[in-house]
Amino acid sequence: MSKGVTPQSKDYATWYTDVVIRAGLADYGPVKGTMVIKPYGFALWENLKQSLDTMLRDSGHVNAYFPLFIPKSFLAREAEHVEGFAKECAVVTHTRLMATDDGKLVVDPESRLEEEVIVRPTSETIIWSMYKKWIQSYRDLPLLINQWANVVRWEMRTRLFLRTTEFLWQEGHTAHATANEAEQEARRILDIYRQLAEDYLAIPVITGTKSESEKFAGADHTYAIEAMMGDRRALQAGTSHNLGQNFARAFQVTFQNENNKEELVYATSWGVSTRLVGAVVMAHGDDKGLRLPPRIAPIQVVIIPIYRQPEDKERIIDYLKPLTSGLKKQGVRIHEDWSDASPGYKFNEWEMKGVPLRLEVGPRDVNREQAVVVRRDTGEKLVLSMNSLMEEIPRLLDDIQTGLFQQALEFRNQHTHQVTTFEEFRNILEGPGGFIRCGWDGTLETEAAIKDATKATIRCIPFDENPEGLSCVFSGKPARHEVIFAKAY
RNA sequence: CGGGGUGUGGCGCAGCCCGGUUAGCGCGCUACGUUCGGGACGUAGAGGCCGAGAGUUCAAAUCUCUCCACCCCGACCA
Repeated sequence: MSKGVTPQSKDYATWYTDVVIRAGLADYGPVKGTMVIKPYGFALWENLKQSLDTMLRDSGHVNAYFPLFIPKSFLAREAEHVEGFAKECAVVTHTRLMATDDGKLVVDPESRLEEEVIVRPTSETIIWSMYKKWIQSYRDLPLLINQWANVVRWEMRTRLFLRTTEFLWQEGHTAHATANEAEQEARRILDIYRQLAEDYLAIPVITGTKSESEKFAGADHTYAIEAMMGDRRALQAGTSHNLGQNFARAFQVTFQNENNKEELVYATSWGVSTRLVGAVVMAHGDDKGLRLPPRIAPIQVVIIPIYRQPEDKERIIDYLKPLTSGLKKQGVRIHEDWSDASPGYKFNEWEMKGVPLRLEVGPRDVNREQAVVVRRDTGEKLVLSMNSLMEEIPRLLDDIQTGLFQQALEFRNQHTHQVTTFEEFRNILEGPGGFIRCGWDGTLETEAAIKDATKATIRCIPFDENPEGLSCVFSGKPARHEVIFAKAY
């Protein structure tokens, strides 16, 4: 195994895979398109998950769990929905295997299911089949349920965390008495996602509406947060859908309103997935590996002891005791690496894993009552007195958190271009790449033509759009919207 | 699902063209010793039905056929 990873500048896709593997986030599973999330990667996911879960609880949502298996017929109830997911559904047709005479395992043809079941690609259908039972009156609304689950979408091409056959996510499914309330909910959730991305993952995002062709199958409107990765491509990092009455109609979910009139329920659904782990890798990583935002880093501070003699080791152990216990009390996630690899090896290894702060403590530091502190985000090396560390470390962690966000924001701003001609549009995509902000006439034809010509898609119609006076970058007609175009993951 | 590529100790590869003793190298791994402030070194070890199946041959990692798997690049998707 080579020492470093493929540089970003040489091959970004390979860099990404190298980092994910080398940092110990994940490994390939035996079935095509599957992956194992390793402890370090899972810890990252769990931190992220907990941050979001708290925000969702604080906004009145409760967690529940719905089955993995869904009757095949459910998917067909909503026309757009079935079209969107049918071609990537795993289907269970049999319930057992049997051994043949020559000792092989085959599907037992006797066990064929009379009604085949699908493995959920998303849970709208099964959840709305249940909501039908649970909702009768406006007093039952709103119903605000979230679930943490795995889903399966049989993808042709997969990439660790970004697109895998099975992935973990959170899917919220809410039911409301009015259209307006559902709309508010979809927007409120999007804002929670924005906070998650910006405040925890340190990834600046653009919030906006998806175009008709990019929206969720079965939704009236889809809102999304879009982030820029290190190769200037866009990644959809979270979506929130206003489903209108589509699923209520499909599953006949009605309620009696305050005027005793029967009415269809209004719905939303929304989700973020383990894809966010990939987003963190690509938004912040460099040629040395990951750079993790402190708020979600499994380990925030790693201590590398440096010693020659056994008595030095003993001194360092004693020296570190008050520091680590003090920091742990403050909630700092700290790890001492006493493994017998060389210090240089450890430096590189923990940089690969993206730990925000490294403390080097050797005999010299013990003598001078100090420690060498190195920031992962800037590489800056500081010598700090031991008694200042208790305050300095949390301060540095905060600084790194905002620093990573600022860097990502500057990077995005630097690679976001306002253009008026298709010539410029092309040049940017064929050259440096990035986000393109421009006018769009609002037609499917224009969107498709641009995609054919450049592979760029409309990432979203940003909430802060201002189409006034703009003309469409492609057709030259008056712009209906100002949109963000980019090549996307 | 189309195009390309690769399957050889845990990982990365060489060997294959032109069949022939015991299948080799680097990294990693184990033990011991010396090391330790930016990927340490020495010594001694362990680890392989060469992706699967069939065929050709006195003889197959090597030649032929079939299958399988995975990776990359395109069309579709969180």
